[in-house]
Amino acid sequence: MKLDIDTIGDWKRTNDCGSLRRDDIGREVALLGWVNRRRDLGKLIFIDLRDRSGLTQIVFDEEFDKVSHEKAGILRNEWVIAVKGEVTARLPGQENPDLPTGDIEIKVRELKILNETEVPPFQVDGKIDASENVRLKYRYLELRRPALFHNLVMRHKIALGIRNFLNSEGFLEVETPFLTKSTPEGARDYLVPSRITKGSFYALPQSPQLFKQLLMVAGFDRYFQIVRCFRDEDLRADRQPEFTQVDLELSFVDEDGVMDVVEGMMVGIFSEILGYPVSRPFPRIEYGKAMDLYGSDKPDIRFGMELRDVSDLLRSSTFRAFTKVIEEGGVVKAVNIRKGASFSRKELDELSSLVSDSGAKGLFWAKLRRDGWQSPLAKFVGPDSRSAVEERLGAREGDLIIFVSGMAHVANEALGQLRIEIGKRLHLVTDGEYSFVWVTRFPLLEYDEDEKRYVAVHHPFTAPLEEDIPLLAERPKQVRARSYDLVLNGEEIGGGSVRIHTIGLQNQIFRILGLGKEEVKEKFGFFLEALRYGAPPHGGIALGFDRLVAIMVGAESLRDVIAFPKTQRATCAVADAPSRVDRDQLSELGLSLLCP
RNA sequence: GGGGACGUAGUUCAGUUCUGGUUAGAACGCCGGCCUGUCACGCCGGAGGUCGCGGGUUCGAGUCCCGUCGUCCCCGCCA
Repeated sequence: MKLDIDTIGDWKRTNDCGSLRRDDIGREVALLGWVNRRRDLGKLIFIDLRDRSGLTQIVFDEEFDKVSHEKAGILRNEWVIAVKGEVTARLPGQENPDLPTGDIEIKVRELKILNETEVPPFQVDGKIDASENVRLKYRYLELRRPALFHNLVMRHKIALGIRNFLNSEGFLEVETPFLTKSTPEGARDYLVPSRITKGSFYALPQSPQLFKQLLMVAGFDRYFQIVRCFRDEDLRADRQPEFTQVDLELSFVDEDGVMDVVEGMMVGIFSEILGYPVSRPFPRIEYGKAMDLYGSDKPDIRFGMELRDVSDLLRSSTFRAFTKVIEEGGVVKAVNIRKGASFSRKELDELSSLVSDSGAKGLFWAKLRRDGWQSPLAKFVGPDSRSAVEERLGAREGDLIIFVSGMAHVANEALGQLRIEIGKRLHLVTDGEYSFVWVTRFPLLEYDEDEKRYVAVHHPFTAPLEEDIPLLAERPKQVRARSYDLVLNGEEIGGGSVRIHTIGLQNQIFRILGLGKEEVKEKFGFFLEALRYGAPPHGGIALGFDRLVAIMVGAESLRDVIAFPKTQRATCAVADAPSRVDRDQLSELGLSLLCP
């Protein structure tokens, strides 16, 4: 039988492929979709017909309708077809309990073939998975698969939940420019050349930060936007060059006002979409304490294993690697791993190299045996000190204590990474558990050794803690910010702050950041001017929407929650962007290329 | 910018080091045939390869060496 492509004519779909049930038996229906799989038994042909809602088995029976049966013989996977027929009960014992539609099947009276297909580069309904570059190039085929489709449905529902919640709280969604101004500070900008003003460039926004603050000056009071942002930096599994933020800003609020809204929003969508009860208020931990206890500014608090400073207990040991560090102003920090005494030498070596990767000198360990410490440290640390260490860490027989010495920030970070790695290895967290925490009062500034100047930890519009303002001039490093990050399961999913709303303080910060008067005027003049016209106190936050969705659906990579994501080299595998452009197109923009 | 893993049929992989050597295999998919209750249908037969690309060593390279491109993970970077 040769292939003729039919026209759809006046056929109308009566049902989707996922919804017919036993109750529908006897109905005449018209279904349209893709051939998911065919099972040709000769005089009987079964097809699983697929659309985004699911599968329905359709049957071509020579005795029932000879014409459609003959035509069905040439069908292949992924062809697009339309069938008319009757919903019938499957023969007793032939039901498929794995399908929601498994009690019924469609006896086909008439078949239309609407499209054929090339042999797909990978099997859409395949057990064998193709490599990611193939799947990314043919993304429209991968999107036919239920797993990825489900993620995007969830993404839609979460966005909708957020919009509904914020709307009910009196927020207005306002769009802000994509073609805007390059500003110093922060990530590398994506630039867009201007045709009309040759030699000048727009920048795509890293976030709508300044515009949303202008909306506060404009009296909008409560603004939000689910908005694309662009940062030209290297990618990671949790980082895309264009990504989506849930961006909020509120007037006449302090930290609590912002956190309140965000907590309400999270409780709402987690309950509505996952049926998961998140309790409020979320715990808050100051940055300094987070580093101290968890060695991270995004602590995963789903498990304990807190870090403890044991410097005072080991000061009098005879172990030079410890005493020397302590004398030089460093610390010895330790963490207890419950039942860790069974770790092999190889595992300990792996952990040790992990620690040295994060810049710390080395790792020392002590296994708590029935007869005392089994440890390279045993002979250097007296019995009193040993039991004091055990007590501080709550360690008991069968446990493993890990020590790292060094300057506080180095030791903290090293042990913090170790803590996460061990948490993974020992499966200390269960799937489907969600734990929020606010990390507050980050340092306002940090010193950049490369640039030889202070840079903003959050951004230059973040307000310092009022009580720390007097320190700005003399000890800027010690000034804490009115900032807060939202952390979910050890991942940063948002960050915000109360902003500076007076011009004097804003200028002072720019001065400390080493930005010259002219530069400030040129880059931020429009914003500073706005601050002169009655800017209200305000604050806000930006949440990483892709990351939030990824965590909620359990995706490993942001690529799994974005319809058409970028590859690690920031290319679009589908469209093959970026690409070269004509010389004419360049000259129209007043551009020429340095590299051929 | 740096470190690492991978690249062989349409797809996923084996073969690659120790040890270079006949016609590069398997599964799924694809093509043809048979089959009236399948649902990962079954059975019979068949086609399909620039071993990422370029160079080198060698009588001989999928295999060894150098370079390069691509995909992914990590560090730097990401206010």
